[in-house]
Amino acid sequence: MGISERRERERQEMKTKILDTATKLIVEKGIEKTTIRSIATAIEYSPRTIYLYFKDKDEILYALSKKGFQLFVQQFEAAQSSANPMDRLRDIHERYLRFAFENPALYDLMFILNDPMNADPVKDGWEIGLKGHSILRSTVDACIEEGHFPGQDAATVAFTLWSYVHGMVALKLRNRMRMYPKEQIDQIILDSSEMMLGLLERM
Amino acid sequence: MGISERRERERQEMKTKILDTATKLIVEKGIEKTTIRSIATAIEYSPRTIYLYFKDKDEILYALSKKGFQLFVQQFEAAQSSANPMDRLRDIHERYLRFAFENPALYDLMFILNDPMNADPVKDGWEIGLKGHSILRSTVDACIEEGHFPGQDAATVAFTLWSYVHGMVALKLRNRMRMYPKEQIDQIILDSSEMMLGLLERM
DNA sequence: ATAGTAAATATACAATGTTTATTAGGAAGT
DNA sequence: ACTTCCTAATAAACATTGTATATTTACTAT
Repeated sequence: MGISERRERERQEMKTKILDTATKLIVEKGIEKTTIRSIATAIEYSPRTIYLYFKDKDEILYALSKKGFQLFVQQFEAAQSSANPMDRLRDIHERYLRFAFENPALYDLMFILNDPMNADPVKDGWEIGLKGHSILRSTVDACIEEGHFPGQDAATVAFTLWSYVHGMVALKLRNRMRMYPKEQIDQIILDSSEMMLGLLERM
Repeated sequence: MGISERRERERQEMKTKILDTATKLIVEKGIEKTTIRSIATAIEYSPRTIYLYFKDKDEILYALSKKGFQLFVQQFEAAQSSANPMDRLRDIHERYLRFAFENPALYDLMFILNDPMNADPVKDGWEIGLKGHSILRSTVDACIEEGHFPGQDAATVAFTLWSYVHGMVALKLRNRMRMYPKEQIDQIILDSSEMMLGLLERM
């Protein structure tokens, strides 16, 4: 039965096309200005057609967020080269910041926006989201095995570092660092990162 | 001329009424579901009337955020009792968390949402927002004078601590801590805070 | 009492997410 | 080959929202 296969293929192609177009629009004009209609116009279909492939807008955003997590995790997996776990932690930290600032719209979807998880609530619930965390977690584990963070729980250390770096990213992305001169912001983030990582290294 | 005075008074009363009602609705049903129309209905006026008192919805949100900062700063000013600056820093940290979790909608407006600062962009630009930061900053200064944070810049320390606590708040408020069991989340935040503050104390 | 001004409203518009009802074209059954 | 059925797609419409235009109402000053 080649027909239903072709249909399924076409269906997947359409979904991909919608998601790719949505990604492009979001990067270009932001999430709020990326409407169902604008996606429809871009792919030259009627707005209603979008709904034949995605339940609602949230489902599209959720799919994009998932793609974001794939890219995100890829970055981290590339950070596993060094033999020294503390260096790997540093690498993860830097890659996290780079990912966030190079893909602000994706980061927004993944970590800042009110989560569009209503769609697809628990099912396939968050493995990919978990994976990023588990990479961080196991790197912290490795550090502890080498004698770092004495007396600390790995989960606590991992969460502390994550909160910290997310905080910097979120404050910058949401323009809440107005008290610092614009041209100094990146340097402040670097200085702070240096302080934090140094602190952890010397623990 | 009592008449124009009375008018001005009535005008202020109306603005207050609108803001109070908006606050109530936001706390009850969230920011998104608090519409101009719902505010109008609640105060028993037509929607258009709101616009006679506020330029647009952003101006209302901005006003609410400003009120939030007043409350916020009040909390911090109450944290200046202890003679030991490191204890004051601890106190600020705790009060920050308490403020955020007791006033999630306000915190959202103040620190997470895309800022509604389009209204009233720089004029009266952010003194009140700055004030919270300056309290933190001067507490860090006092710590440094007592020999804490050797070799560190006060601005860097203040920003690091702020990013960290904001990160925790933002991750929890936006439901991004799904990898932790719900009932453990508060404890994780406490443990992490203990680790972070202990780390800073022992620097 | 009349004219003018300020407050409030009814109505309407545009953008957006989404739904209902309809059409067109290919697939399947006889 | 003809008919039936289904699926993809659409047009049109609806509801909600922020906001603007035009009008009415009520108070103030002359």
